[in-house]
Amino acid sequence: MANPDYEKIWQTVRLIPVGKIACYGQVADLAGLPGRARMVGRALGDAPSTMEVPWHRVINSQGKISFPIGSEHFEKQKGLLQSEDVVVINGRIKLGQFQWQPDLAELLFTLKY
DNA sequence: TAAGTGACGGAGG
DNA sequence: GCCTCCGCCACTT
Repeated sequence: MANPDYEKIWQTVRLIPVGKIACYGQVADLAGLPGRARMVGRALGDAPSTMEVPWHRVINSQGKISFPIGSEHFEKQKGLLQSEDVVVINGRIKLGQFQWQPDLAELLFTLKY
């Protein structure tokens, strides 16, 4: 059965906007589970398709897809990301350009530069 | 109950 | 940028 923490994780992942990505540690942190990055991976693996969780927008802190390059899962995630205009090169993504930064975004929006 | 495993992260070489 | 080690924690054997 689903651990209540998993639901928090799924909720958080659904907040990631199209065209952006987040790392496992970041999702764990935002979900109120600091240091539980591995739990995020497990939660995504258990996420039911009926929940429409954008699992493909979550990658590791190195900016890379966490599946072996060439594997079925890898190709699927890569395809989904590219369909959202996220550039994937050799299983790698430019974090500086595509990583979701909710805090910074809020600040920029609130402070009006 | 203990040991192994993994869609991870960070520090070091 | 790549690899190794170690810490981490839920789950499986």
